[in-house]
Amino acid sequence: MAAAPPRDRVTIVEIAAAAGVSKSTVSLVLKGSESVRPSTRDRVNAAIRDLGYVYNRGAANLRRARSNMVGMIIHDLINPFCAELAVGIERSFQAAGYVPFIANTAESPVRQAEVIKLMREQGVAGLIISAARGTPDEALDGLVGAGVPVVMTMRRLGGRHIPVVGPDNRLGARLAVERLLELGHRRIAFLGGYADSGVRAERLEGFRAALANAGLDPDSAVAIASVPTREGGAQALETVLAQRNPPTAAVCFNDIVAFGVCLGLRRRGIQPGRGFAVIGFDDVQEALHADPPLTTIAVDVMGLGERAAQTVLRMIETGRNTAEDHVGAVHLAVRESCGGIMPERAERRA
Amino acid sequence: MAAAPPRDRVTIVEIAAAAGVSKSTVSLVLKGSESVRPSTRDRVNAAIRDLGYVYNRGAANLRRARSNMVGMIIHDLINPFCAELAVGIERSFQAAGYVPFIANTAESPVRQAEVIKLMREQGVAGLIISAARGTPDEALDGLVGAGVPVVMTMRRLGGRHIPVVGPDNRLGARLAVERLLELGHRRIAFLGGYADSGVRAERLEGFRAALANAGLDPDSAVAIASVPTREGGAQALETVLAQRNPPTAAVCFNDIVAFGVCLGLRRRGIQPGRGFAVIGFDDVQEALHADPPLTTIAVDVMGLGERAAQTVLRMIETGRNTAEDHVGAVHLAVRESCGGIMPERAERRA
DNA sequence: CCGCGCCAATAGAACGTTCCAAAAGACAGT
DNA sequence: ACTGTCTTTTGGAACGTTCTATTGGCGCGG
Repeated sequence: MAAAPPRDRVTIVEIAAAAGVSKSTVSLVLKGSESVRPSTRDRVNAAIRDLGYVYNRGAANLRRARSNMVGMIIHDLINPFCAELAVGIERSFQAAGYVPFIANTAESPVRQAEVIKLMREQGVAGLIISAARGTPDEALDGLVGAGVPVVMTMRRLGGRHIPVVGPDNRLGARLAVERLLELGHRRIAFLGGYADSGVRAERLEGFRAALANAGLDPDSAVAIASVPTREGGAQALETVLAQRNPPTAAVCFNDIVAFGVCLGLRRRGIQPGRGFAVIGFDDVQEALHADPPLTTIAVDVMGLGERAAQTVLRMIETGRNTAEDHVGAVHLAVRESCGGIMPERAERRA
Repeated sequence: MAAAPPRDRVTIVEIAAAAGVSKSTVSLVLKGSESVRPSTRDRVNAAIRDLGYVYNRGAANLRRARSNMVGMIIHDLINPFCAELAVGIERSFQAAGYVPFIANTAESPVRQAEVIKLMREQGVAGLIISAARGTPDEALDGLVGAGVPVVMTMRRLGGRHIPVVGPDNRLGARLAVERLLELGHRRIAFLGGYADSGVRAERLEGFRAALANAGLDPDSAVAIASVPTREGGAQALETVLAQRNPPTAAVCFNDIVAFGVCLGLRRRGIQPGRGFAVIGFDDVQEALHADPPLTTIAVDVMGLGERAAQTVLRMIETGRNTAEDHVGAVHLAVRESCGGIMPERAERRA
């Protein structure tokens, strides 16, 4: 059990020697070519097993001038939504025989630039990126200019024609509002999310459109930006409850914010879904097990991840470095945080 | 802004030609050698910029017979604890100039075996692995035998001498129990975690030791295994509350289970920290923002991740493929879920 | 017995770096 | 001018694959 000395890698030529064939033949066997006689194939495979050969992908990639690596750059891996997305993407790539490469930028454009550079040097065949906040429009020009297929998820980059895979933010927000209207709510707030976020802009747009459709004045509806965290959600709630004539319901930027809002409500002794209706966005796994279970817009994260991966794979295989955007379906997952028809305490302040 | 044709990579020799030097000199410049005259260096750098050269790490690794890639295999990236760990590890590797490679196995030993194979083929310089449940003891023999530095996190593999970095599970559980004893609890349960989990065994050991220390019979204390999820926690709680003379407090396998236990308590109308004390393990970010904020054993995940990375890096640099285990410090983070001194309703059933 | 086609196997040149050994320059001392 | 020392630059052989073109062997029809 002593540490084995780091003996150097056994290569294809040593296999060849052991099996009494040429390295070309070994290469053929390795890629499962039809044109090698079964008896030789077996001999080679035996040698491979006996000598403990391990394939050197680096060398292969060098020669073939294309690689089996694909990159995925995630802006915040600790965010469960992003983690689920990453896992969905990874699964598709693995299944397709590519080696995915996850990197986390923690919302830092600087780190992101480093990571992009590294991936390019590593020779990725394609890239999926969920861009960090504040990413400059030209961040991906090098990669795209070199013909590397790139797909963005969730967030769009201004001015460039890079395909985007994301949920239908406008529709989702509309569905949420319509539900609340149905329940009798008339004063509905939009809570959370960075003010400069594109995703938030889309969701807010759907939110306002739904209000306008119902004959309400969208401009009078309050929208409070915040960091998209639990604390941010709780704070946004405080702000909004301090107003005179406060709302009775909120559509939240995402589930995390919604959790914060619920937390804030309970701190004030209000039961989410009874005194105040809350709807989230994303349907992270946790939403189902929260207390109360969170009504939210389900977006099928894993599905989006898989779709993004498929898009990149098709771009790689066809050689085209462009593709259509994909707007994923969404639906309202009704749970308890939005309550039943017009809870009695909802108008407690009216 | 039309898509640029995928013109082939510009290489070191084209830079050399453009700058009027040999490719050796360009290579020297690339690695910042002292012995190249500043004027030539500038000329080369100018050419690099002008031609848009990008370094080919694959080729470099091939020649140098060592790579700058390191792997990290995580058993469940969607688990926030693991995600935080991954991020900590990644950060250290990046800072050290290595390219980390995250892979998620989703607790599948099969997937894990594929991933390990892939990483070997890719030529990782080192590996950190948080092994999937049910990993066979010999899963890493190939890698270790080939002299690749491997460090395990959290989980240990039987029989092999692979360094492990993890928190002090025994001490953590002991601290939790001692706190509960101090608060007056006498019937304390251990809830959650797979029955065959090594980590659970250690935590349970500390749990029992603390009870024994206090003169209580550790064997009479109830320990219920479960899947380590919210549902698992809620179920374990149900089981334990159904017993006659049920416990008044629980130490949970981890925070996620603890959240489930709190959820279960609330469903029964019991306020965690008042009617029943709950202590978690890990201190994931969410614990602080839960309702009520979760008392838990804080383990400094990011710190553990960084430590694991440092260990691998040292192994890589020294060429030794062995290192000492690291048992990370833990401390009790007191919040509301464990309540104050002996809540009045705790003995409601006695 | 020749030429043809087919199958199985092979030689050897790539791929883009690094690095060793050695060449070329520069300068000083004799 | 020659030697020696130091600095700067260079040629060319690796690294472990893939792939194109080619060889050798064999069976078969003429």
